[in-house]
Amino acid sequence: MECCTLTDWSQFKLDCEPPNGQSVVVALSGGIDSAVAACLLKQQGYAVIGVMLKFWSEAALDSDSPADNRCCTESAVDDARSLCHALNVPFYLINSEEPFLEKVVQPFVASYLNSTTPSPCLRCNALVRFPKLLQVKEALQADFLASGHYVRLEMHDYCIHMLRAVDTSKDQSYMLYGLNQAQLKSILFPLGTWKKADVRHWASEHGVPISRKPDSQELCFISDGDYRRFLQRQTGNQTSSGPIKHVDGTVLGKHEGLWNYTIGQRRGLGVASGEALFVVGKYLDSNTLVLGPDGPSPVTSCRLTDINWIGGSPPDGSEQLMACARYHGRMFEVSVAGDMVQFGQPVALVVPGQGMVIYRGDDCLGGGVIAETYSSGS
RNA sequence: UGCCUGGUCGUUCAACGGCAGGACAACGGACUUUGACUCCGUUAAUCGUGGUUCGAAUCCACGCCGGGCAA
Repeated sequence: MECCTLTDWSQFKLDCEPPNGQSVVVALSGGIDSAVAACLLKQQGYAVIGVMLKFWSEAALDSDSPADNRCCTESAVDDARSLCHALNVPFYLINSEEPFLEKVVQPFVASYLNSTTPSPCLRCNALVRFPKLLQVKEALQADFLASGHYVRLEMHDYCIHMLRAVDTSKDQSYMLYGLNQAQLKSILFPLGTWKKADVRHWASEHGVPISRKPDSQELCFISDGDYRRFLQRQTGNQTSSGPIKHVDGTVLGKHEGLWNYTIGQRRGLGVASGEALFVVGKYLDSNTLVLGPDGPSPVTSCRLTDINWIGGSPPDGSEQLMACARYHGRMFEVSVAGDMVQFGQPVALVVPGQGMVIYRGDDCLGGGVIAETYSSGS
């Protein structure tokens, strides 16, 4: 896909002075959202500084076909740099490979080997991306940090609330539940009140170059986008095959390592039995994968770790709240007491290692990582 | 190897002597800043050889293979 010419960008030269001389570091990804965020802020009069983080990613497996599934590809960097050039603002590319490797990639591998299913993007946002960006913002002595994430911030009762985006289909509060007051007080999310379609429209109206970076992304640090093969490479191609069993006890086949599967998974199992089968259990001690026709038993409560409450304090245990256990997943009723979350109804596909985010209406209160799940009774 | 029974996509189950169809798997796509779930699409089969018939997966004979019963 070709970029359009950058000459159209002269219209972004601003007549007005930045209000109060405020400056903002804008996190750029090379995509359309962060580009529009930067343009809007510049238009509003901020002194914009473009920053892009370079995360660790696996070396391309095949030099003939460079991986295009990564978030910091050279073309994405080029797009971000071109944008800054056209806006006539500085651009910094910040190396963050080390912390990303340590805090996202290595735990990702460890999690799978430990039979849980990690959420690398949640860890990245909470432990690498935003801390690093804020560090850069401090170093550059900027007033604010901004990103193109689709969430809204509102202040009441001396507390910053993170609200779901107006465009709920693009809402990204789930991914940002790990942020706190100290961080949020200097962060701007200009797109929280925008609809994605309007962002696209605005971008084309104003001649923002069409991004070469696809809107959607899989695991950004894996060359071929296949996490199973990535784990094979990381673990030295060791296989630890074991039996695949039906819940009724029948042996259905053989697996090549439990990390190839996640609870609730249906496709890619390689066994045919005339009916659809789902992963209902992974047993490390016997190295056994168990499948069943009805999927894993629904969960009625769970325990969280790595909890963050955006407002600083946990919600009242008696309050009826909503929760989400998957990015853009269905919301369900819960109540929260300490690190325990009790569901109003049994919920399928709540999996250890994944994030659970708690909401009061549109207000994202925070959340945690699912450590253990319980079915009714226990 | 004297009796009975069965052999259809990779697997499994259908099809009155009249266009071989479904389910599951596999593959592709949509969706998606995590793994999944979900949705859409594609590929793919009558054990072999003869015979009866306008027409055979279907009926007949023989063979091959798999089950079962049987001193």
